[in-house]
Amino acid sequence: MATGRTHRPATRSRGIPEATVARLPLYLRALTALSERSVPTVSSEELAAAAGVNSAKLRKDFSYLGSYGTRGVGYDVEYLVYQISRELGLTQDWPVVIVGIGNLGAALAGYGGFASRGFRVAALIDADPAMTGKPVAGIPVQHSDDLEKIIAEDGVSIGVIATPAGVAQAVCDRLVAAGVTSILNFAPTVLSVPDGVDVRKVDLSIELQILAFHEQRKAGEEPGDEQPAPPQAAAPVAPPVATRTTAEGGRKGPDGDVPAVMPA
Amino acid sequence: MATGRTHRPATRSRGIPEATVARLPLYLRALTALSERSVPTVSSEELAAAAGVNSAKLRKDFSYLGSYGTRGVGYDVEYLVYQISRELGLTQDWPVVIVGIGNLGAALAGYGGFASRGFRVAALIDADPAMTGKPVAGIPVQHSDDLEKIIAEDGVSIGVIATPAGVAQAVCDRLVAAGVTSILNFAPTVLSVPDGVDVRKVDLSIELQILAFHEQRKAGEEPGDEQPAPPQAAAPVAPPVATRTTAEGGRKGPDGDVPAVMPA
DNA sequence: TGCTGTGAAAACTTTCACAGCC
DNA sequence: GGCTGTGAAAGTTTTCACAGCA
Repeated sequence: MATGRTHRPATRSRGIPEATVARLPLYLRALTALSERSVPTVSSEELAAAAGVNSAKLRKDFSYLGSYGTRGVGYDVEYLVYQISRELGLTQDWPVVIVGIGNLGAALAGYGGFASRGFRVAALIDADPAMTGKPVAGIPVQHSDDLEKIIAEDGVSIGVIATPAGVAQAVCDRLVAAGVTSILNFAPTVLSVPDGVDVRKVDLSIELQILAFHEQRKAGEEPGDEQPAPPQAAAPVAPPVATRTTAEGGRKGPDGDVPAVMPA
Repeated sequence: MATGRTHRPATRSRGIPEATVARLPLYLRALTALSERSVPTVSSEELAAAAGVNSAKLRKDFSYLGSYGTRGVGYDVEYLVYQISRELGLTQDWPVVIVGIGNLGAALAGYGGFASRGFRVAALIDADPAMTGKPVAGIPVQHSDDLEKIIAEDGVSIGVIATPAGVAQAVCDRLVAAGVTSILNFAPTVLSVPDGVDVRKVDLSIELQILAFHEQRKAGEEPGDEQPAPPQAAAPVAPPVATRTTAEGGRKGPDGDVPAVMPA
């Protein structure tokens, strides 16, 4: 598509595929490493190797951003770092709140990749009064009673949920009500949010299960056990699962993740 | 992204699409919850809502596993739990080693989702002698000198890397040399492994960057319709049940709405 | 009647391969 | 010669829509 007339990568031809967006951070990381080593230019082949993708894909991805390379030479590292950062919105500073300061929350708070990439931990929040005031990664934990105030004052629009699954939806509701419009959820539960709010999910056990699937394939090349358990007697349809049949979300590229409605 | 070089044109393989495999854990979790509530059967619509996907996709996914439902009725919860578990290889016990017991490693060690789903933390390993012997989540940390021995003795084939990026590749190499064939990498670096070894990556900063991308888009559009910054401080904690629908990326509407990317 | 299972269409993503510029 | 940028082909995933069975 985008037939002819592509003379202005300007800042207007949006329409970057989701799969490409998901890889931009990868390229950015590889480029940052090159930049630190003062490498001036890099070819699609080299950069692709550093990012762990193939070069054709990388070139195609970059073509959605514009023509930032030089034929016969490659890409200017600094320039590309800037362009991708801008595309990702990392030239501005994003205040982030982390809710739930257990081991995971603490790990996130101390994660270097945060600060170094346009994100700033605006606050650590926990419901346990015993945690209040305690510094974690150099930042004092605040009590969840103040959540709304903190979000409003700092203009936070991104929230990270690292609480137990049981309270994740409640925390999510409060975050959203307070104005957060992007949520990164580490709790193993499906969050339901209003339209316009973005949720991304990271689930450790899901990743492991996917690995187990492949691992099983490797080990059992021979379909030793195939016969599953016996069927079941049809049971009478049971207690309606309080469905809110309406929605169904869907999007996402690489690995699935999609929010939805939960039965109450 | 899974790196499974799983091409098997050979003997009657069931060839389940990767996208489907990635969703099976989601279904399994939703089904487990239903099972705990003793719900006997569930329809594709209900289960899809609970898992956060749409029902057509769910039915298609299940069709790759076989015909486990009953027309006019739905799916038997217990039976499906068993089938999916078997498909994912969770009917067997997978010993896992976690290398790098910082906050993240500790969080993983204590993560309930592990134990409850066919995984067993066989060992926690750290290079710091001061950590050796110290119990984390009830399991004593072992020194990395013993890594090979531990892997061999327990027949570990899945390893989790939660070390700093700088040593991740070295740890990976040792794991692979010792016999591990599946790796879950939390270090923000690209690991290179020999053919036949699977690597999955979880990177917090990448997820955040993707959120920032969409967040930036939201802020930049606004033809006039969108909930303006809800400056309503102190919002009632009352669950906004009413307007809640399925979450979604900033774009995409209810049903067959035109997806695509919003003209920024 | 209600809901699964599934071909077929549509949408999206990756890969190929080569024209075009340095 | 070397390498980018990109149409077009190939492959994958999602969605539609309905036949068919309990």
